[in-house]
Amino acid sequence: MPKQTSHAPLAPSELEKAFTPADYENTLYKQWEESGIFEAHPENKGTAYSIMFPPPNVTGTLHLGHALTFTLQDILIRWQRGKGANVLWQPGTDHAGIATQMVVERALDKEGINRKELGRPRFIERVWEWKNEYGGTIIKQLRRLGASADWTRERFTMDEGLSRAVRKVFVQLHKEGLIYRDRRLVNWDPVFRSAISDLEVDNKETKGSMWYIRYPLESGAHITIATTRPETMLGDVAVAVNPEDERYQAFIGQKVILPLTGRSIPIVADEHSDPEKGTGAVKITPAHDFNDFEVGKRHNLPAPTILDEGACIWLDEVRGEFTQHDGISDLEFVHSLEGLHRDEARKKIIARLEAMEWLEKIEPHTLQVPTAERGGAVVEPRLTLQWYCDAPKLAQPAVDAVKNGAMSFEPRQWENTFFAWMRELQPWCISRQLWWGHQIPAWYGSDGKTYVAESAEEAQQQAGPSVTLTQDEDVLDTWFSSALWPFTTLGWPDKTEALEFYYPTSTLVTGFDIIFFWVSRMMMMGLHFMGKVPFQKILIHGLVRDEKGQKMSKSRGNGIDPLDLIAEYGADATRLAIAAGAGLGRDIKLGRGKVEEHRAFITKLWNASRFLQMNGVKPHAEFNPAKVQSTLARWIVEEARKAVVQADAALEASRFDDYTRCCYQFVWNIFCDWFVEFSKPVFRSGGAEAEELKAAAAYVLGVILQMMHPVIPFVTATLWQKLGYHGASIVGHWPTIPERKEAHAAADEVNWVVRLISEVRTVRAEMNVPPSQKAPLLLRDASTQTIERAQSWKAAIDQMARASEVTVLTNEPPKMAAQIILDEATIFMPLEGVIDLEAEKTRLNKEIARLESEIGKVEKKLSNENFVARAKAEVVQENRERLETFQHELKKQKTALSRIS
RNA sequence: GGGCGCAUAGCUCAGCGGUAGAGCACUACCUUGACAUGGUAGGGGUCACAGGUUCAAUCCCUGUUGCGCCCA
Repeated sequence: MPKQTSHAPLAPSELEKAFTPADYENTLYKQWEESGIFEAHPENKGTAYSIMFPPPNVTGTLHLGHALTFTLQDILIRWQRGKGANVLWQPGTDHAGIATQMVVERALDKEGINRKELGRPRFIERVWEWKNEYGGTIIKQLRRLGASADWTRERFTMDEGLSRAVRKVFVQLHKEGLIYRDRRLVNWDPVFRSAISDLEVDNKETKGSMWYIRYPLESGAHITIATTRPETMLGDVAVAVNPEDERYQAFIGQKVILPLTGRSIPIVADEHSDPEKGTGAVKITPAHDFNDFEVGKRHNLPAPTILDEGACIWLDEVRGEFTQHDGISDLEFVHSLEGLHRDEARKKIIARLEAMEWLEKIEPHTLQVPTAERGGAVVEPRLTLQWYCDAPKLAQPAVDAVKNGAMSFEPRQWENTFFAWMRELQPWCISRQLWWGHQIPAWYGSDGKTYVAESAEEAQQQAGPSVTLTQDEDVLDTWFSSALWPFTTLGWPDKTEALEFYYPTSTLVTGFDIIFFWVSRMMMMGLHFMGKVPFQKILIHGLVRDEKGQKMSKSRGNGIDPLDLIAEYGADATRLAIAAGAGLGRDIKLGRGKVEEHRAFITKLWNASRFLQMNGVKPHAEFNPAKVQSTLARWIVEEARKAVVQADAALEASRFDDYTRCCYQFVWNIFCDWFVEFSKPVFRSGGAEAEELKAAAAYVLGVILQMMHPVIPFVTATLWQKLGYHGASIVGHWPTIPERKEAHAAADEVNWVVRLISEVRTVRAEMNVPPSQKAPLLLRDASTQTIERAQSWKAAIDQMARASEVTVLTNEPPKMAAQIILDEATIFMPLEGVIDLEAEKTRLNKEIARLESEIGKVEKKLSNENFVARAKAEVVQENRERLETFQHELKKQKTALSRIS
């Protein structure tokens, strides 16, 4: 039942001179929302169609990327709702661990409060306060875009329900051995002082140096190593050379005395060392480099850490090995480094090595520096104890589901990228050293054991009353809860009607940049916990770029705020411009100009509607498109039917550009340019035909409004209400029009009139005949049908082709006339005093030349025996017909030319 | 280095084995009683390059070049 609404639909009323979106958008949206028309009702059954919001970051504000993805989703949702599907568009936001914590910490900074001093519980309270006050920004902004989501179902990844689901998932995966704790090398962000996943690291090409350092051997000789990170030498555990490298055969197994610390480390043979690179000898620091970590494992080497959480020198794990060697070590210097940031320490170490003459040379070198995607800090690999999820194991069913077609990517190419990535999956580090997020449901007991449970009580029960428990301080990666989004938002782990009905969801719409972060993880979790894929189709769209094709970014300052576009041009124009550019997987170049262009379309639609309304066009509930009599009405109904079929097919194929284009062309180039113009004389003459035509016009305009409502909801709804269409709301209608056999004859006739008018216009324009000067059209050699057509369309031809009369030529053709060849007929247009016979000759000669050239091409083709023998019969036939048509017209043109020569 | 994508009118992009299109921009004309955010007409393209397949290639295949993205 619709709810009571304080925003009644607009009464049928006269359209203003122009459409001002701002006058209607908010009211309409409130009307929709309050009427409950966006709400999902799983209990009503039927055909389910559901889309999950890719949950925007709760700290976010609307940008054009959002505008793109949510416009496309809204189009699909409104279209399916119109087609009668039982629709759910599930909205919500995610809690964005690091981003949100940063925002709140920054706010605290301004108050002079430090997070640590405030304490965890109070800090989390502050985050919630912030979230409640500012966190809904993007959700409000999406309403301005027109997004027709079911807001009553809005969810947040930190909701009680979703949090419960997260704990349950964690406990179950832990039980199944798919979540475990491990001490591994992890990507560490020294600014946030947290682990991050390998996906959150960008390797940035950076100009740096290669330092060549001499490492003395116990035997007295030395070996020169090359390194890009000299400061890590404090934690070196070996020097590696390639086993095949002849230069170093004698060195293998010997010991090196490390400059500065005097620690003694072996030289080992390992494939990792590339003889072509540097000196072919590399230092091995397992705790601070992923490759070195592997080398260390192969040779059973220790892995001492020499940098703390903030990437400052920390000596506790190596101090015990410091040894005094004159001229090699300098322990006092090494101790002075403690607590220095790694960059500072590097400078000092280089200076000291140089002074002690262990530095051989420095070469400029370009290297890949791992950088944190968020914040931009240089990532420091660190050996820490973290929680991991066995992603490689969970990935297999997801890969299979894509391979067997249970899920498919659109465009298809993304499947290759997806497979490649899934093959190289690493264990997923899911713990983060933050406060904002789902705290890991693991408790450490005073008995030294770990208890994983859904609540503290349960953990205590497991441990027994004598054990004191402390919960793991870390929180889970935000993507962990996002991975559960398709089913937790529907109420899982409870068995809800919505979950039962809407899962698996129909389509996921998102950008390629989060296929791995989010899409693949939803697949893994969905398949594991629901036993079914989370969505059937994955629609990958491109990026929004500026009009020059540059990525929009804050630093470039080339971004456009979609809210500005909406304010200036309206939500409809913004959406239309976006949809028009959304080819399959293609990036969209968007600027104000594009939006302005599409606003012109909306104005056109408005004005055509206004004209029809002024002429007494209004909806007739009893109008039956299958029974229209007049040629014009039959024709436009058929054209509308074709447009709807095309629009529907385009949306079915996720071709938003085609959908927009076919609507645009039908409305402007057929409905406005021809139908409305043809209607004018009929309306003026009145009578039964005019009445039928008005009803047909109202019907087709209604079809247009419904067909375009998914992309331009506001103007279509405004027109729908103001023009008095039956039913309170346009939401939830998609047109279907019956096909009729008579339509062909109507189309032939109208097309003939269109061609005639176009030809006359062209000739008049070429002759520079002013529109004010009318000219008669005299038909010669015309068939009865042509004469009949000319007579019945006389009024339209008079007006649109500026004809003073349309008659059959019975006597001699006038000399001073332009001649138009249209099928069998020649139409004389006497232009006494205006016609330039030379210009007319030129025009006819041009036509003759064009026809001769076409004839030449077709004849060449048809005289090719291979073509006639091998080409498809209908192609050959088609060409024969074309030849005949060309030849016929050529003859006519030549006759025309001879008349004035 | 590996993978993917793109290259069509001045610009933004459709098309895709047989006859090359749209919108914008441009030129000329038009204030005709819905609309100048408009109307009418027009100019403009060896469909990146080189081979190949085919009766026929902008379209399919191979290679080259240029641009973009992802991974190492």
